[in-house]
Amino acid sequence: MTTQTPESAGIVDPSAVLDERFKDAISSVLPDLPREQIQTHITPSRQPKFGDFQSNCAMPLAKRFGMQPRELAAKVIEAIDVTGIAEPMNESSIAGPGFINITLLPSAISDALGSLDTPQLGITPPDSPPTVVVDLCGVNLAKQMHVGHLRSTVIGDAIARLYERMGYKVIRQSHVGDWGLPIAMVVQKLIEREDAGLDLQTVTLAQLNTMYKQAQSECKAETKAVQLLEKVGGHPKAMAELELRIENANEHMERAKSRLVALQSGDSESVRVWQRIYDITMSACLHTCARLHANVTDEHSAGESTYRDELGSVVQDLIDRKIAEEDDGALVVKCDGIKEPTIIRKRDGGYLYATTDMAAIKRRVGTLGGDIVVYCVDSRQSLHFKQVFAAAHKAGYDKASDGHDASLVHAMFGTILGEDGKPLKSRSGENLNLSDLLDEAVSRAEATLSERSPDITGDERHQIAEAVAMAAVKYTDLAIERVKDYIFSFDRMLAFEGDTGPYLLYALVRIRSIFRKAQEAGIDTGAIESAPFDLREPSEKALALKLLRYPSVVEGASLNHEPNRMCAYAYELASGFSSFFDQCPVLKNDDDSLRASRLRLCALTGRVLEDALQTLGIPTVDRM
RNA sequence: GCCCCCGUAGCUCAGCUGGAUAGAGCACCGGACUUCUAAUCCGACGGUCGCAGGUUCGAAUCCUGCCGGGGGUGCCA
Repeated sequence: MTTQTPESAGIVDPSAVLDERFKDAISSVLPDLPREQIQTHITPSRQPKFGDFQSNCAMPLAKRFGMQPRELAAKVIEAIDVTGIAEPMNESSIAGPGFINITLLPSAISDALGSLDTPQLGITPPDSPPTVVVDLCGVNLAKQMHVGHLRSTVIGDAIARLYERMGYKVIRQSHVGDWGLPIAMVVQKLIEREDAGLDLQTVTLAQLNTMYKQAQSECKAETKAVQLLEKVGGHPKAMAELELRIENANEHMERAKSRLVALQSGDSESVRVWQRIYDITMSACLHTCARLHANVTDEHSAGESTYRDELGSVVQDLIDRKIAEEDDGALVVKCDGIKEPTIIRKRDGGYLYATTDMAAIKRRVGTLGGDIVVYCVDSRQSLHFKQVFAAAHKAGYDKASDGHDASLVHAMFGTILGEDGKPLKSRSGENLNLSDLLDEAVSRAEATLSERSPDITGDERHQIAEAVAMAAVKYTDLAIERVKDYIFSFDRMLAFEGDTGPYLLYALVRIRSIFRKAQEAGIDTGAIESAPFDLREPSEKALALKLLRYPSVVEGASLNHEPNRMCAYAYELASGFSSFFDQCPVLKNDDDSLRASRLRLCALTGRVLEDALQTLGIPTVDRM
C-alpha cells in the first residue's frame, strides 16, 4: 500500500488524497475493519462555513461498532495525518451528529490546480478503453427532422462526446427508419409521379414529406367508420361513399405491399427510387445535424435496411434454440418478469421493429464489440426496449467477447412541450419542422445581438447569432434532466439572462477578451503558464475549488448518461468566474505576481469551460 | 385493468445515488457601470419537497398505499 504524498506526486484530486488519509486514520482507530470496507464519505462542503470538504464517515461507522459518532470522529481526527493537504483538525472540526469538516491548505489547492492545468485537464483515459455504442438521431426516410429528433440527436451526441472525453471508444449509430411498408408507400407514390412526368432529380425533402403524408392517408382504410355506420344505421349514400373510399385505400395498400415485396427482393426500379429518397433525406438531415454541431454523419448511419438480410437468420436462430415460440400464429419470445411477450414475427410472416432491434443488439455487441450500448430514444418506447433487452439477453445476444454481458441502456428522454403544456406542434397541429425552429432561434438571437452589440454587424453578426442560438437551444435541452418533459420557450432560452447557454458563452467571451486586452497592454501571457496560484480572495478560492471538481463531473455525467450534470457544472463554473471577475481585478492590478496568478486562473477557467462546452457539443464565440 | 415516468418557491428547473438551515434562474424589491464586455455582480423576498404511513442517528432522496398529470399496453414504428 502506497499513500501518495502531495510533495512527490502532486495533488490531482484533493478528495482522493483525503480519502486515503481518512482510510489510514480509520484503520488505526478500528483495526478490525478491513481497509477495503472503509467508506470515508468525503464530499465537497455545501457551504464555505463548513470548510472545503467534509467526511460523513463517523455516523455509519459508529453505528456499526456501537460507538458514539462524535466520539469516533474525535478519535479519527486524533489519528489522522493531514500534513500537506489540510489545516490541522481539532474538536471544532466536528459538527452536528458527527460531520468532520476539512479546510484545505492554500498550498494544497494551488498544487491541485497546477496538476489540473495540463492538456487533459485531469482526465486520464482507461488503460483498455471499453467500447460504447450510442444509438441516436434516428431520422425517417421521406420525413424532415422535427422537434422529436432534437433531443435524440442533441442528447445522444452529448452522451457520445462524454464517453469520448473519458477516452472510451465510441461508435455512433443512427437507426434510420428506411425500411418497411411506409417507405414502400412513398416509393410507390414516387414511381407513379415519375410516370406522370416528375423529375426525381428536382425533388426536395419537403416534397417527399408531403408525399409521405399523402401516401399514408391514401392507404388508410376507414373500416371503423363503416362498422360504426352499420351499427347505428347510416345513410345509404354515406355508406356507398365510404365503401368506395375503402376500396381505393385497399387498392393503394395492395400496390404498396407489392412494392414492398419488390423492394425487398431487390427489384432495380424500386431500389433506384428508394436510393434517391434515401439520398435526398440524408443530405438534408445530416445538414441539420451539422448545423446543430452534432457529430452525426454518413458513416454513423445504420438504417433498418442494413439489417434486412440478417432478420431471417436471427429468427431462425431463435426458433432453433427454442428461445422463441409460436403464439396465436405469431412468433414471440417470452421473458420472466415481463407480461407482454416480444413479437418477432407476425402471423403473416412479416418482421417487426423488435426483430430489427434484436439484430441490432447482436451486431452492436457481437460485431462492433460494444461493452455498453446506449439507446437515446423517446421514453414512450420504454416497454419496447425492456422487452427487446430481455429477449436479447435470453438469446445471449448481449454477451460480449470476454464473456461478460454488455450493458444495454435505454437513456430515455421526455417530450418537448409548448407553452400550453401539450406536445410542441405547429399551428396546424403537425410536427414542428426542426430547421424552421432553428431559423427562428437564430433570427431572434440576431435581433438581440444587433440591439446589445451594435458594433457587430453583417456576416460576423449572423455567424455569432447562429452559434448563440444553437448554444441556447442545445443548452436548454441538455440542462433539463433527461427523463423529464420540458416547456420550450424561445423567450426564456434567448433572454440571455441567468442560467442559459448564452450566459456560458458570455463568460467565455469575457475570459477571451481579457487575454486580448492583456496582449494589447503588452503583458507576456506566456509567462503566466507556470505562475504560482495565489488564492487570497474568497471568490477566487471558490472558483479554484469548482475547477478541481471537473474530472469527477465528467466521469459522473458520462457513466450515468446525464449531460445535465455537465450543464449544471458549466453554469456553476461560469457563475463562479463571474463573481471572481467582479471582485478580483486581474489586469488592473499592480501586483505582478498576483496578476499572473489571476491570469492563469482565468486561462484555466477558460480552458475548462471550453472543454465542458465542447464535450456537450455547444459551440462558442469570441465576441458577442 | 395492468405496467412505466413525473409531482420541489408565483413561473421554469437543480438537488452530486441517505447528510447539516432544501438550492439556482426568471419575476418582484433594493444596491453596484467615465466597464478587464452590466448578456454581469451583491443583497432582500419567496417552499408543509403532492398526501399519509414506514425504514433510521438522519428522508426531497429508499419501501408501501393513496391523489393528481403524462405515456404505454402481442402482430405500426
